[in-house]
Amino acid sequence: MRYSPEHKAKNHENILAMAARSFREHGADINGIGTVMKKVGLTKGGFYRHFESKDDLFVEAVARAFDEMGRGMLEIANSAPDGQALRAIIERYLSARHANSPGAGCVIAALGPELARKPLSVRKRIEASQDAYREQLLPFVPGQTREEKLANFLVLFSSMAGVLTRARMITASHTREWMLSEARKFFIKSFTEG
Amino acid sequence: MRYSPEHKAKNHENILAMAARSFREHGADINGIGTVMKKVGLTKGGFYRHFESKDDLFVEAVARAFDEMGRGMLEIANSAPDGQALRAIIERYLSARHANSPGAGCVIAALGPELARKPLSVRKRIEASQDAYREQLLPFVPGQTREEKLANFLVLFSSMAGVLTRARMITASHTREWMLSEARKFFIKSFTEG
DNA sequence: TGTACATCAGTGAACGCGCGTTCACTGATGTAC
DNA sequence: TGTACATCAGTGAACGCGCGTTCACTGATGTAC
Repeated sequence: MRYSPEHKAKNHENILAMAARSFREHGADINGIGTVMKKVGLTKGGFYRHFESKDDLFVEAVARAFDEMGRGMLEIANSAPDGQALRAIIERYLSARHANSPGAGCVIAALGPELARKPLSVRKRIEASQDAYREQLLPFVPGQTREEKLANFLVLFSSMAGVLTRARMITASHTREWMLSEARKFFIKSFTEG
Repeated sequence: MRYSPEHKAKNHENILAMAARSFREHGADINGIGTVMKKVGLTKGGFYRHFESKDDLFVEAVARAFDEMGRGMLEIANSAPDGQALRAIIERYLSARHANSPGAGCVIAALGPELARKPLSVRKRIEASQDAYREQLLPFVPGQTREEKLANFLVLFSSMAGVLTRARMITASHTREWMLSEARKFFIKSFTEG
């Protein structure tokens, strides 16, 4: 049966949103197209009316995930008291909530090494969405010049991604939360009281 | 043909060493048993005389990789001038050499999110080898009490893992090296001059 | 306004492929007598 | 010491399975006249 253009656009959105979540939850290699399509309520044969290939979906889903993350972080920064934006970002990023919901969280913490292994062409496409993400958050990062801000952004956010990933590996939840709170203290001290 | 016990032990070692490298280079899901066995010079049918399953190999390979890393880092720390051990460790960890050879490098930076997704039973087995790794390096980490040292170890090493992973995603090599050098400065300042 | 045709999102079966795992077999070495 | 047998690391073919992808088909809607 033929469907309206709005119907198609909605399904396209649903597939993308579900893929963005599933990839972060299960990894690019484990998570299959069939699973995503089924969760959206479609059969896997219809996938290719929306995307060229699984790789294509992956790149778009990663871009979408960065976009979601950027929006979320920006909201937190904007609703923080004056001068407390970065502190609020750090606290949210290194929260138990974020550690316990990889599907809705940071792409680097959920898929970093997998992204690093992708061929150059894929990594270049992904870099574009990372740049957009970075530009949204750069105003809240300390630094006199743009280069200083860039360096601080890269070090802070990739370090926090490492901490979050490592925290997710810990089996005892009290140890995980202890580690997160120690890391929050460290990054707040290093990047907001300098 | 029957082989001597030494012959078997040597092949076992070869499989483990090759797996430890291949998993870090390509990820647990992509890298297959057949590929590892072929690289070692055997056929894949013989694999099950050495390991119970692929998961079993994975856990042992991860343990071995942590062991290799621990040995390497310890060597660097011990051959550094007095009081410069941690600085030397940071410089090596965040070196271009390490960034460019994931197969011989840090397990967390290469496989972190994948490890975080493994079932509890697997993560517990892996935690044991991580603990051994940590104990080797703990003497070089600042802190008055053991708890302080533990917190500093977790924050420092997981942060560096995040930086390394992020650096590996960068397509332009000069940007990658710039990021690494900024991170080296930051961690040396934060953990060796305080 | 009514009718004939084209479109195309979605279905469901099929495809080739590589994977982890199994298994009957081989044959040089170790062991028992 | 010599002989018969047991062992078991490694081979190579086969297995079932799930994956990404393809394809003939469906049928409600959009378009042309």
